[in-house]
Amino acid sequence: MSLSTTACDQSEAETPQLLLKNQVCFSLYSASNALIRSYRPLLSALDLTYPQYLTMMVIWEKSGINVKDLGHDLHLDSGTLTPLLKRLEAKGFITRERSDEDERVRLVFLTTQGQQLKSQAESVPEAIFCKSQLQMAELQQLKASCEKLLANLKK
Amino acid sequence: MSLSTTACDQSEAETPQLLLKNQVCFSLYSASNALIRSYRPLLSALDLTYPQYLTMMVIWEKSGINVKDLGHDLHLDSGTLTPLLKRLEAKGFITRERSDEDERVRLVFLTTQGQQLKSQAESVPEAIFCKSQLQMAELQQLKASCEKLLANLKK
DNA sequence: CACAACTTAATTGCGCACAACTTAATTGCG
DNA sequence: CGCAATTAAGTTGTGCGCAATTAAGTTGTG
Repeated sequence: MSLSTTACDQSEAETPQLLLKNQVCFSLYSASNALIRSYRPLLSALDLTYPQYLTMMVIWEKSGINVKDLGHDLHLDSGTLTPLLKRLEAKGFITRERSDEDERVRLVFLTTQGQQLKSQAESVPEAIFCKSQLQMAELQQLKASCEKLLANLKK
Repeated sequence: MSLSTTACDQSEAETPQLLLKNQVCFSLYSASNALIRSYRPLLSALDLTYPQYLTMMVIWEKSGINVKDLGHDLHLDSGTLTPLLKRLEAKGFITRERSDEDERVRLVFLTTQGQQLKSQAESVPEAIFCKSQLQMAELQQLKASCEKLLANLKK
């Protein structure tokens, strides 16, 4: 038997670990959703979703990358990437070509229009930084903690 | 004209803000996805998804809550919650009843089976804490930063 | 009381995430 | 060489998240 308050007490439960307000993951999930939501008006002006924007970042840096390596960088699989890349191709930002050396491999190249998109996207990071209303140091610490957590979960 | 390195340099770009590795939001998004992925094997044993698990937490605490208040607590809208609640009802964990005072309002009640689910879920938080391999203090700091960011973005 | 304004929930449609599976090409081992 | 094992990408199906819209009930004002 427990020494806690009555069984009718719903708010300060015998199992505080099962209260929403005590969940780290819920905070992470809510903050991630909210931040992606904040990107939406900025990105829809560029005709991009947030995952498409992340994907374009990799392609801006590494035009000619294949789907596997793209998935490694983004932590996403082909089930997510294949339809996403088809949409980016339909918008004219990339082309998807089969490798000559290995016919299984699909290479993703930046188009001229995709290159132009990059200059339009240059104002986005600063705009998001303002919306966050956090100090750069706090954001960097948040980023470092997320990266550490991600690395631990991958092991 | 820029004083930076050649135009062919793809890795250390003239626009470091547009590099994936410099994105706080990408870290947050990847960590959130990875953490939810870590919950999956634990929760599928309970026949729950992660958003369903969060929703059950609120209902364990506040049986009889309506959809609007549930949405407020979870930062989700009826477009997400209505089908999710129907699935929880189909599994027998909750019932969905119209309010007598206001026919627009839908109240969500815990069933006996839903109550039993709670005791099965009690081992989940500890299991996730172990998987994270982070100190409690670091997790709490991460949680606090996420909550601050969320609050700033809501303003 | 009538009726416009508002509120609550549900519906529709799109784009992820991801598990499970399939297809097609390549590699490696006997 | 032959063929099993492996690999890369694509396909299918489910469940979110969310914007936009709709349906139905309630409230407030003249």
